[in-house]
Amino acid sequence: MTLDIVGDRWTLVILRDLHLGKRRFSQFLDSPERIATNVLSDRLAQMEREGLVAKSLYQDRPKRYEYRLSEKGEALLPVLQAMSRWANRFVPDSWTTPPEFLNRKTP
Amino acid sequence: MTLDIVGDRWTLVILRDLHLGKRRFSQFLDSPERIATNVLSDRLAQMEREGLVAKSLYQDRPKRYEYRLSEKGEALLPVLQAMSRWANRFVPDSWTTPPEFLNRKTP
DNA sequence: CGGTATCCTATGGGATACTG
DNA sequence: CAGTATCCCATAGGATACCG
Repeated sequence: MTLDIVGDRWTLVILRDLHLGKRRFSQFLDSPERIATNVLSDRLAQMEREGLVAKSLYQDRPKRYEYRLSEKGEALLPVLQAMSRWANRFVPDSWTTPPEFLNRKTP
Repeated sequence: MTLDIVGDRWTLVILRDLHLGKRRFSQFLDSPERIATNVLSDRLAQMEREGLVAKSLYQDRPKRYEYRLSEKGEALLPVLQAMSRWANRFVPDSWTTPPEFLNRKTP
């Protein structure tokens, strides 16, 4: 199961984006990795089932949700930070790693 | 590129195994995730091209190699440790994490 | 905007056979 | 044992259209 999460590129991208503060569907779509809408939809649902992500209604009609990390999802931050540090050292252009991300305190 | 490495389940499995000290082709095959031979072969070649893994001849005829992590590959250990810590906390059965792995010192 | 549905193809990867 | 090669199918996921 851990492998299904960390070993999936789109899940990683979504996790990173959520840590960066993105929450709405279209905001994920703006990320440089260009995830397809159906894939995004699919992964968000999966991640919700896995308890990594929770969504909350922020508008009634039509229904609109925003997504945030659960504690379980938050706890993956160290994995992403480790990735970022590695990427900064070995392939600086390969992974979006703003400083405020690296400097985030692990809960 | 970082995503192609960390976001690929088989690459992660191989990295973990190499950190655990496995080196020979068939030893990888014994891992619980049951990688297929063609996939293993493919990933090892990929990882070699990416500079994560180096192989050295340990027997001449027929040619036999063993694999080890380069410095660049070694440097991914923190990612795997972060995964392991997360897995131990949230899904204890999902990822092979012997204590000596977690306790390894990052170079 | 915030999604869901459908279509369609590339390819990942399992099974298996084969070679040195 | 240590791989390489082939076959073959499922499915991931890109493109696109569509709906509330």
